[in-house]
Parts: sequence; structure tokens; C-alpha cells
Amino acid sequence: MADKHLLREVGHLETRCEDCALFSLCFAQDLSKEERDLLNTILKRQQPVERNEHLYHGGQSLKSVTVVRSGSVKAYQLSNDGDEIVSGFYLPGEIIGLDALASGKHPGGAVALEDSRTCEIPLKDFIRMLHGSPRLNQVMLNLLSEEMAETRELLLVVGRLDARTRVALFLLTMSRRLSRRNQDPDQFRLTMDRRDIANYLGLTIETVSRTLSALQREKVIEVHGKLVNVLDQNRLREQAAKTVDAGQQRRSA
Amino acid sequence: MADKHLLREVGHLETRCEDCALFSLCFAQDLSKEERDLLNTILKRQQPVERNEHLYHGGQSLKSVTVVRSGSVKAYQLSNDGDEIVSGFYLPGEIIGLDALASGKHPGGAVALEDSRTCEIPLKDFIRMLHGSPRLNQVMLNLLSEEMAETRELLLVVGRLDARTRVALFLLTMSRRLSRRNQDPDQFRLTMDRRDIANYLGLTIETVSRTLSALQREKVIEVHGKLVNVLDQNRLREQAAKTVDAGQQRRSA
DNA sequence: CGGTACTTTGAGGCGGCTCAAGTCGAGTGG
DNA sequence: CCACTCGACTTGAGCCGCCTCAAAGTACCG
Repeated sequence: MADKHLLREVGHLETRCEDCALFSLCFAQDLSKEERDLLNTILKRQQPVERNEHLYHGGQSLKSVTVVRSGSVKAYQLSNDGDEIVSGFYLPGEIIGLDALASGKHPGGAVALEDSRTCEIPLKDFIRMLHGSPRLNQVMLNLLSEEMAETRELLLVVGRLDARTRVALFLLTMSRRLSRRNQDPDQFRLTMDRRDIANYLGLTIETVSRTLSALQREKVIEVHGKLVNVLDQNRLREQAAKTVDAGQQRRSA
Repeated sequence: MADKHLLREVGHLETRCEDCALFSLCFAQDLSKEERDLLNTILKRQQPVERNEHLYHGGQSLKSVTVVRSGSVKAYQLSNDGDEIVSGFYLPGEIIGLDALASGKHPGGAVALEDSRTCEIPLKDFIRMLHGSPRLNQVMLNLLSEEMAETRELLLVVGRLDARTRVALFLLTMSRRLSRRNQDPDQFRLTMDRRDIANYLGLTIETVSRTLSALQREKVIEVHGKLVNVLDQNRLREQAAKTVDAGQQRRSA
């Protein structure tokens, strides 16, 4: 705990956004030089979050705009009956909790999947920046509608694709996102457990596990717990592209 | 066609936003008086759209911000394999195609489900207003994140609930939305066909039909083609609230 | 009225859920 | 360092809901 507070202080002293390794992935790159200078003075960098620690809870009011600096974060909502619905996973460079921008209240919660760090802009400062910068507004609208597109994509995946396709798509997406962060696209560690994956994909734990095993049997991937080794990108892509057609579902259209 | 052009002209002459019957449902109510005065001068009112006519196609660039004035509209996206994915239905007072605000290009298309009318703000004018009005920015962010919340809701519905619950929720939602527009919440006409409903809910036509029939057999509703008569709001709500638990799915959480 | 598109209804099969045992792996205490 | 434990993951058997395929019924429009 003492450590933590120490680190929070140290954060201020760190690099400027322009020098951050994640700059090319961060929304800060879309700002003008002046805006970034301002940002550099107010940004609280490298805030540590422990594994399983909440960044915020559902219903809580938005305190700051948060970018994942390292580690990974799970976002979820609660259904009417209190079930957790995993709505997304966030990797370094991505902004968390944008959906609270409008109402000022987080519709769901966010938890660190591993020890992580974040950069935070206090809401007050952020709002002030928003008022002064049409460009920042544009950037935010962009981010929101990007996330919108992603959610729509997930809608398609979760509602209409068979289990094998969902899992394949999940692996591919993770691979792609991780590789943009300088990790090996063919060998990575999933930071979330099977429960979270299943929940995210709208499947059961058992089905996810079985599907992973099947893909391994077919030498498309290798799995050892959270470690994934993609043996055959192409065939994995095929699985993901089958989109529908096979199993059930299709008609419509 | 001649008629149509005539009407487009006449549109300009109509009422001001403040006098519109839909004012309380329209985003215009959130603007300041000055902003609204400006809006009144640039808004193209009551643009007619024929049944099955497209408001825009996927990939097309955003020409104007559009509010449904009367009738109803279906929004859809195309999946990789060209399947239609119905992403929403829009009723009078609702804004269409906001998800194109960021990129400037519509990710999907929109078609009128019946002869309808719209109010349109040419994009140029709208952008100009955005630059001059932090408030309008806020309103837009609000609308976008509202739509985000809705899509997330749909995600839950489509991915995790059984057919009966999905259909019940759909009916309830339509009922609620229509009643806010001064229509009888217990007796209404669905403007979309079974195919669209099924697609929207991630089900097949047959399943939707069977479910409606079942609800009718149980005297919860009465259906005659597109006409729906809710006989027992409470029991319909029960069906929708069962959320999961019954059939399959649940675990997670 | 005949055609076409939409809707309903039925029979059957399959994917994924449920329930129920394992197996594995990391952390703990003897 | 090993035995133990507890949670995470895997695997299997069986069942159920929804999809598929097929055909009949119904409404709308020329």
C-alpha cells in the first residue's frame, strides 16, 4: 500500500506522451501539439492497479478518463438478475469507460486481469479540455463510434455464429491486437480465464474448453492453460471465416 | 416523383421545431434557444421517403443528420458474407446514422419500413454547428452513448436469452417506445416483417412465428399478422424477465 | 381470381447446455 | 520437498431448444 502511494506520486515525473512507447496506439497522438502540452501537465501516469482490483464499479460516477498503460482489463455489465456480462477486454493504449462520458455514471464495472498500470486524466480537466477543443470532441466521437462498431461486431459474433467460429475469431482478434503491441502474434498468454472468455462469447466454459481442445487436436493451435500457440494462422482464419453457413443459423437476409 | 419534389419544397415552410409534435422526443429540445433558431433556418423538414426506399446505403458517405419525423426505419449492416444483420429500428424523433459521424461513412444501410418522413440537417451546417457549440457536442456524445447502451442491451438479449424471452422483450420494447409516441401500448402494428424481427433477435422466422403463436395460445397476446394486441402486460413482462435460467444458458457469472 | 410473398405449422436432427467426474497446477503447510 | 487442497480446466454422457427442411395456409396486388 505504501508502495502504491509512492508510485502514484512518481507517475507525474515520467516521460511525456510523445516519448511513450504506446504513443502510436494512444488517442494522444491525435491531439495538436498545444493540446498535448496541456495533457502532459495534467496526466497522472502509470497508476498501478493490482490484479482483481476494480478500476471502477457499475453505477459509480466517472472520476477520470483512463488509458491502459500496461496489463489488461476486463469490462463487464450486470444483467437484471445480477449476472456478469463481459463486454470487452482492454489492452495497453486503449481507453476504458468511455460509455460513461454522457451520463457521467459507469454503466458497468472494470477489473484488472493482472497487475496493470493506467494513465488518468481527471474528469474536471478533461471536461475543460473538451470545451476548449473541437478537435478533442471529434477524437472522442471517433473513439465512441469505433467502440460502437466493435460492439456491433460482437453482436454478430455472439448472436449468430457457432461456437467454433466464435472461439477462432476470439483467438484471431487477440492475436492481432497483441501483435500491434509488439508481441508475437503466434504465441501469447491469455490474461483472462475460461469463464471470462465463455461469458464474453456467449458460450459455456465447457464449450470453450472443448473447442480449444478440438482446435488443438486438429493441429491448428496448441494450448497449455492460458498459453496459446498458433500453429496454423491460415486454418485458424478459415475457421473464423466460415462465419455461419455450417452449423445452424443463416436464413435471414 | 413530381409530388415528391413538391413536398420537399414545402418542407421548408413548415412549423418550427418548438411547435413540432415530436419536440419532446427530439434532440432539438436539448439545444439552447439560439442554437435552435439557427437549426430552424437550416433544417429541411418533412422529407418524404417511400416504403423500401433507402435513406442511405452502407459505405455511402454521410450527407446529413437525419431525424425520423413519421413512419419507421430499419438499420442494418452487412456481414462478411453479405448477409443482412438488422441492427435496429427507428421511430419518430430518433436520429439515424449517428454511427457515421466519426468516419463520415455509413457502416450500414437504412431503409424505410413504410412511407415515412424525415427532418434533415445538411452535414456541412451540422459540422459548423458542432464547432460552435460545445453543448451540441455534448448532446451528440449523449446520443451516441445511449445508442451504445442499447446495442449492449441487444448483445445481452441476442447472445444469452432464449427465444421466448427475446420475443417478449422485443414486444415490450416496441410497446413502450410506441406509447411514448402517443400510441396505444397494448394495441399496435409492427411495421417490420417476421424476417426482420427474426434477424434482429438472432432467431429464425419460424421460431419467431412459433413463439408468437405460443404466446397467443397462452392468452398473453393476440396476433393478426402485423397487428399485436397485448392482453396481459404483466405476464408478458414475466416472460421477458425470466431472462435466462429456464432453457439453456446461464453459468458464467 | 391467380400469383407471389409472407406466415404458420409440423417432423426431425444437431449443436451446445447441463450435470457429473475426473485431471492438472499453483499455493500452503507439515 | 512432498502431500494436500482448492480452484481452474478438461472430458464425457445425455438432453433440450432451436434450426432445417418441407408443406400448407393466408393476405395483398394486379
